[in-house]
Amino acid sequence: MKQKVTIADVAKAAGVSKQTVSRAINDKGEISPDTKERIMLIIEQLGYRPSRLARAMNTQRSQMVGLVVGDITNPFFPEVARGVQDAAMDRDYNVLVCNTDDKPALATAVTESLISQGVDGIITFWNQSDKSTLLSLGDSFGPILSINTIVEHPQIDNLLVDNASGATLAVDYFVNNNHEHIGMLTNSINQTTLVRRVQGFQQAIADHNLNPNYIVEHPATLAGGYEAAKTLLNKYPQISAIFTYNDLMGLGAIRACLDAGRKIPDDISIIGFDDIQLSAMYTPSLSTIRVDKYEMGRLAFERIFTRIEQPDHHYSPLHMGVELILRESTKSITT
Amino acid sequence: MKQKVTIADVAKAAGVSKQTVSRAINDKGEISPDTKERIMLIIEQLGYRPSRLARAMNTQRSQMVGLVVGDITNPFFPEVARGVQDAAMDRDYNVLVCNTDDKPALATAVTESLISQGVDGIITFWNQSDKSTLLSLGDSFGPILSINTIVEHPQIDNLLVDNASGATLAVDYFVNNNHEHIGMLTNSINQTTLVRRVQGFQQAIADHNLNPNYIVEHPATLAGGYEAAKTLLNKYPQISAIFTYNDLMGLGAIRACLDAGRKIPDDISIIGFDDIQLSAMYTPSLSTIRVDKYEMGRLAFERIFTRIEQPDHHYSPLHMGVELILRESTKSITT
DNA sequence: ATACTCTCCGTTACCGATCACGTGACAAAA
DNA sequence: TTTTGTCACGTGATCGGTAACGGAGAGTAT
Repeated sequence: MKQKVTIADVAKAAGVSKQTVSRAINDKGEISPDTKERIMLIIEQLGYRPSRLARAMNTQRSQMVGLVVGDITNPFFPEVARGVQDAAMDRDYNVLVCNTDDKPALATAVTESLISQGVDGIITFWNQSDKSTLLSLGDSFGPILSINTIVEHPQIDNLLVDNASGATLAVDYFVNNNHEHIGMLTNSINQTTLVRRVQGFQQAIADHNLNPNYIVEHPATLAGGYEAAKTLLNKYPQISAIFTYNDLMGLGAIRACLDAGRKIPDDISIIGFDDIQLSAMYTPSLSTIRVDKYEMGRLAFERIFTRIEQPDHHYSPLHMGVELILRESTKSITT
Repeated sequence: MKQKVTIADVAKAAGVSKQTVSRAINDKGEISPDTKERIMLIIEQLGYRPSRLARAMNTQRSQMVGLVVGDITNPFFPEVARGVQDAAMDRDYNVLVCNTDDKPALATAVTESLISQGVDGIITFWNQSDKSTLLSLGDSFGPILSINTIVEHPQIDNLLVDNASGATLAVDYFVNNNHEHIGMLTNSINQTTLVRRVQGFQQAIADHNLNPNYIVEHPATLAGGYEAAKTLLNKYPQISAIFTYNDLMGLGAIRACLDAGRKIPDDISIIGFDDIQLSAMYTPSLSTIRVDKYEMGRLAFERIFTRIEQPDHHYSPLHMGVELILRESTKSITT
C-alpha cells in the first residue's frame, strides 16, 4: 500500500510513453485532444500527483521560496508572511518560513539550509550591518531580496521601508502641535532599521532646532518600552511627546505614563511605528507610523518571482511608503 | 558565474568517485579519515552545498513538513508555527506554511500542493467536519497530523486541545464565584473546535442546573465579540458572567460591556479562550483558558517526525491540557 | 602459497520527472 | 511517384544525489 503513483504508472495504464503523459499534464508540445483527455482521466482515477521534486531536478525550479524573518511571533511578521504566501499561491509557489531571532549566525544557517533545500529565491529581513555573507550568497546562489538592508549586488534586490520619512512625520506632527520637548525610545540592539529611524528622528529634531538628547534605549519589547519611558520621564520631566522605535515600545510607554500618573494624550503624546494590530485595539489606542505589511509581503514575492524569471535584468530598489495614523495617544490642537 | 557546484565537481576535484564524496558528507559507509578530511576541505573550498532535492529523489525524504493553518495573522497561529519551526530545525527539517482561511476547498488545495511538493508529513488544523478528504489523503499520502478533528486512520495522528475541560474550568470558576446567569459567545462558523467548546459549556451549565439559553453566535473576531456581547446583554440583562469562544471575542466583549456602562469585573466577569498575547496586555486584561501554543507546535512536529521514521507503529492521540488564567476581567470572592 | 577477511573505494542502476531529438504515419505539393 | 511537411508520440540522456553490489589490495590464518 501507499506506494506512490508515478508518471510511469500512468503511462503504462494509458498505453503511452512517459513523455506523452508529461505533455498532457503540462499542456506542452503536440498532443491530440483525445489522448490528453484519456490520460487526464487515468490520472484522476489513479490519483496521480506529479512530483515537484523530480520536476525540479530537470527544470532547476522547485517552485519554493524561502522567507527569513526575525521571529514569526513578533506581530509585525505574520502579516508580511501572509502577503508573501498569498502572492506565492497565485503563482503556484510554496513558502518556507524560518526564524533568526536576529542572530547573525542563525540567519546564515537557515539561509544556507534554504538554499540546500532548493528554493528558487529568498526573501530575508537582513537586519544586521554585516553584508558580506549576503554578498557571497548572492554570488553562489542567486535571487535574494534583502529587506531593510541595502546590498549592492547584481543578484540581490532591495526593499526599503521609508523609516526616515516615518520619523519625520512623527516629529513634524509633534512640532505642529506645539510640542517642544520630544523624546525617543530606541532599540538597544543595533539594527539597520533602527539606525534609519533614529537618524530620521535626529535629523527632524535638528531641522526644528530642538533638544536632541531625549533618547533612551532598551530592548524593543513591551517591557523594554515600559522601562525606557520610565527612565526618560524621570530624567526629563519636561518631555510632552514620545516617538518610539516600534509599536511594542509605544504600548509599553503608554503603560509607563499612565502608571506615572501622566495622562494620555493630555500630558504626553505618543507615536509608535509599524501599526501592529494590537495598537488599534489598545486602550488608549496608539498613534503610529503605519507600514503596509501585507502589501510589503506581496511586493516582496512579486519582485523575487520576477527576478527568478529574469535573473539578469536590472531592477531598482523597492520603496514602501509610510503613513501617520492618529489615534487616542495623540491630541491635535483644534484649529 | 553562479553555476552550482555538484557532487561530481567535488569528486573530480578530489580525484575520487561521487560515491566517496557522498560517504564523506553523510558519514556513512567505510571511508578513511584522510580521504574524508581531504574531501571536506575541497567541499569547503568549492562552496559545495548538497542538493536536498536530489537526495530526496533517492531517499524519499525531503526533510520538509507542511503546516496548514487557518490564517497566520490570527494571533493564535504564529506561536504554534514557531513551535513547529523550532522543533523542525532541531531535526534539520524545513517547514512550509500555508493558510486556508478555514475554507475547505482551499484546505484541500494547499494540502495537495504540499504533497506534490514532496513534504514528508503534514500538520494541519483541520477545522471542518468533513473527514473524507483527510481520510483519502491518509491512504494516498501518509503521515498527517490532524489538530482539532479526530480522524481514525492508520496513517493519521490526532492532537486535541481539551476544549471541553476548558469550558468546564470557566463555568466552574463562575459558579464558585456566585454567578448564576452565565452566557457564552460562540463562533458562527461551524468548526470542530467550536462544537467541543460549546458542548463543554452546555454540559457544565447543565451539571449546575443553570439556564442554558444565554448563547449568542457571531463571527469569532473582535468586532464579532463586540456585537455578540451587546446582543446578549440587551436580551438578558441579568447576565453577570460571559465565557467566549476565543480571546478575540472576549476582548470585543470587554469593550461592549464598558461601552454599555457595565463595569468589569464588578458588574460582568469575562473569560476567553486561547490566551493570545494581546489578552495579557489589554486594559483590563482578559482572564482566559490558556493553551500552550508553542508547546503544541513542538509536540506536533515531534509526533509527525516520529511517524515519518516509524510509519506503521501505532500512536495514541496527543492531548493538550488547558489552564485557567485569572486576570482583571474576573474577580474572585475573598474567602 | 592459498584462502579468507576486512578496508576502502568504484561502478552501475535508479529515484521521477523533463528536454532534445528521433521516428512513423499520413497528407499535400512537386 | 517522390518529396516535403506536419502531427503525434516515443527514445535516450539528464538533473544530483544515494543504494546495492563488486573488486582491488593489504593483512592474517591455514
